[in-house]
Amino acid sequence: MRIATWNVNSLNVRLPHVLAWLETADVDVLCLQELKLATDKYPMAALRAAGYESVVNGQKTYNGVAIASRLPMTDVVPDIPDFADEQKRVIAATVGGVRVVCAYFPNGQSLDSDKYRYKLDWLDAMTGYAGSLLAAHECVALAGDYNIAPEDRDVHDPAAWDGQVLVSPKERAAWAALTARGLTDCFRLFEQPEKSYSWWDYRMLAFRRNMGLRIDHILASAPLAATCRSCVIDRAPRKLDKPSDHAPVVADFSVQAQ
DNA sequence: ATGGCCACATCTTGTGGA
Repeated sequence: MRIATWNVNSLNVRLPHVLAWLETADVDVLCLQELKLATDKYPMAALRAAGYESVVNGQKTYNGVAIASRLPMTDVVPDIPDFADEQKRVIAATVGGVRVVCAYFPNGQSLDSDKYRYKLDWLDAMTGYAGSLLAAHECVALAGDYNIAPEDRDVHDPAAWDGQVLVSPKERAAWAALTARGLTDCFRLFEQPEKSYSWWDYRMLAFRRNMGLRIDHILASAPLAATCRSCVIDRAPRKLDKPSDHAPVVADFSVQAQ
């Protein structure tokens, strides 16, 4: 089973890229973040014509997530249960025996911002949710835009980013707490190219200069991670006209759909 | 040159992203 995650930064704008990418990417499940559209504006028919059914937790203007799958989805749960949040950032569904959670983690803006406090609270809630997911399901995939670069090697210029949001010690501690629950970063299961990133600023010719961060991740429970055959970042869509600032990440698991 | 872009709503300027 091939599972992908992609922050598309407006599905209205990026739908052509998504459809074109699905034609060649051969993914079974695509987790989408930053739809920036309400659930009733989701292009359900276009995805269906491409062979994918969707479950959507949308919101006008900001946030919004969806899972598009060419395998049947069941037990759809939006949001983080028992965490009051106006922002639509999470949706989960079971696909082929895998509990897939699509998440758009908060950005945090800056360390002195209320949004940073919200991010830390949200991370705490997500860690609790991950614990309950792992207790209930053998195979769990938590895929999305984490807005955390876990290590300095995930940052093009660690000195320049020191003390900034996305790399701060508290965010990395939250990442450690989350992974300590029993989730593995699929990307680091394999030897990877130096300077592998999933996001590049639109400014400063950042993509061309590979001034990026690796903040989009697919984490898997141990039984699922044990079946992971590859995990790659596909930079091709970032080279298109009017690209998302994020590239998709794809993990290939040898689990048989059940 | 400590900023440069992009998407959205609104209203052609402000907010948010990362």
